[in-house]
Amino acid sequence: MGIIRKALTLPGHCRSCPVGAATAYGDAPGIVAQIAQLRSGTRQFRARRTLYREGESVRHIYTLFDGWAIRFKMLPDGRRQILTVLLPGDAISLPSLWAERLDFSVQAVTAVSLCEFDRAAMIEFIRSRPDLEWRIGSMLVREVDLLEQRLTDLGRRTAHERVARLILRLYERLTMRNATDGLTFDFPLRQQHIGDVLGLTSVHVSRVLRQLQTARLIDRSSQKLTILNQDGLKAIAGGGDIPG
Amino acid sequence: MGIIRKALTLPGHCRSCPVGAATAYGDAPGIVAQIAQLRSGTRQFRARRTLYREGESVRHIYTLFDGWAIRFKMLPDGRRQILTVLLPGDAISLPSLWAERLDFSVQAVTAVSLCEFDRAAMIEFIRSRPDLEWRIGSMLVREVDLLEQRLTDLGRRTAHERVARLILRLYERLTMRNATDGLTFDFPLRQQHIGDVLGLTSVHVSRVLRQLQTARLIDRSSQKLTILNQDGLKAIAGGGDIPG
DNA sequence: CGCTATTTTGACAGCCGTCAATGAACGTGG
DNA sequence: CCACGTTCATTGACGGCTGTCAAAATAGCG
Repeated sequence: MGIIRKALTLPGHCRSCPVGAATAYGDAPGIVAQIAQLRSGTRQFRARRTLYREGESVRHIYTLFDGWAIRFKMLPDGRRQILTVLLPGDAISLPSLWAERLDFSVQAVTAVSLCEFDRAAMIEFIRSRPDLEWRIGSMLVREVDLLEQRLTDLGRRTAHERVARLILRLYERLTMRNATDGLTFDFPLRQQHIGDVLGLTSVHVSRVLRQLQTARLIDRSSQKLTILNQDGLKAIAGGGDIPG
Repeated sequence: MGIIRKALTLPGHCRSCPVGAATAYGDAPGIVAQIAQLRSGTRQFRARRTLYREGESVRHIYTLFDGWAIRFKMLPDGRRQILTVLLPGDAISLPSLWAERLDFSVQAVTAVSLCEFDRAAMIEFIRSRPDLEWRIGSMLVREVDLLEQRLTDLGRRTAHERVARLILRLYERLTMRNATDGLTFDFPLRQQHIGDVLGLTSVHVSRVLRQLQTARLIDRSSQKLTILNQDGLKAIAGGGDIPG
C-alpha cells in the first residue's frame, strides 16, 4: 500500500527538494539556486523535543522539511494554545525576518528534519529582491487570513464544528503536498494537541472524535485518519470556508 | 473637562494630519508629501453603517481618520466574530494591497471619517519604495502577533480574563493616540460588540462587566469608561502580555 | 416626548471542564 | 522477543461557566 509519509532523506541540493513547491520562496527562475547557497545546514530532532523557546534569540531561519511540529504559546499557569500545526514545506517562522525574538515556542510532534538558513543572509537576499519581498508580504497576508478564520472558529463555533474543520483543513493541506492516500492520511496529533489547537480539553476531544467515529464520518487507526463521509463531515463543519 | 474625542475636521493636507503618527506609513522624510498626493478623497458614514461587505471588489484603500469601526466575519447562520476594533489612525485593510476581495466586512461603530487612497496608485507607490515595502511587512508581522494573542485569549482564557484584557488593550491603544483623559476614555462599544470580539454573548458580557463594576475595578457612564483599579484589573487579566 | 436600541435580571439548560480510574498503546532496554 | 514503564485514550460522575429565552427597566435618539 502506498507509503504516505516516510522519513525523507535530506537532498544535497535544494533543486531536488521534494517539498520545494510548498515552500515560501516560489519558483521564479534562478531563485532556487540562490536559496540553496543560503542553506547553512540541516537539523534533526526527535518527537516531543522543543525546537525553539519563546523569547530566545533567533540566529537561523528554519524550514520544516519532514515531520510535523507545533507553534504555540504558554500561559504562566500552564495553559497552552497551539497557533499552527506545521507540515513539511512550511516556513517555521516568517516573522523572524523582522523580529529577533519571537512570542511563541515550537515543538516537534513527530521526529522532524529542518533546513537551516542564516538569518542575516536571508534578510539581505530577500531585501535585494523586491519581487520576493512582495511575495513574502502576500504570504503574511494569507497567514493573517487563516488566523482570522481560526479566531472565528474559537470564538463562535462549537466543539463538533471545530474538530470537523480541523480534520478537513489538514486533509486539504496534506492533499496539496501529495501526502494523502485517497481519503486516508498520517495523523500524528495526540488528542491533547487537538485540544490545544481548538481551545478544548483532551477529554472533550476524545468524546467528539468518538462520536464522529460512531457516526461513521471518520476512522482512526494507528496514527492514520480516514475520512469516511466527506459530505457528512462538511455538514458538521458548518458553513464558511475551510481554508487550506 | 478635557474633550477626549470630538468629531475632527479632516485636514486639507496629510502634513497636518493629527493621527498621522499612528498611521501605516511612518515618518520617513518626504513620505508624507507623497502620500498626500495619493489621497483621492474622504468619506463619512453614520454609526452602524456597513463600510465594506465581504467579497466586494476593493477599489480604494481607506484609513480610519475619526471614530470607531469593526472588522468582522459573519457565519451563514448569523453568528458574528469581530476580528479587530479599528481606532483612528488604523489602516482599515492592509491585505487589500495584495487581494482585490477581502474575507471580512467592516462596519462603523460611531460616526466615522475615512481617508481614501487609490488602490492601484498606492500599490505602485509602495512597490517603488523597498524600505516602505519592508515596513509594511513589519506591520503585517505585528498584526499576526496580535491575532495570535487574541487566538490564545479565545482558546484558553475565561470570560473575566478576556473582558479585562480587552479593556486594558483598548486603554493602551488609546493612550498611544493621546485619546485618554487619565484613566478615563471614550468607550462606544455596545455589549454585543464586546461579546462578538471575545466570543461571548452580550448577556454574559453584561454579567462580567457588572461584577467588575461592583468590585470597583472599572466605572462606566455615558459612553465612557474609567479604570478605577488598574492593578486589580491586571490581576484579573491574568499573566501574559497585554498587546497594545 | 415617544420610540427604538440597549442593558439588566432571573430561571433554566447544556456544553464543556475537572477529577479520577481504567486500560490500551507505545517505546525502550534486557 | 518479552518485560516494563510511560504516554495516551477512554469512561463516568459531577460541577460550573456560559448560553438561551424572556421580560422588564433604562438609556439614547429623533
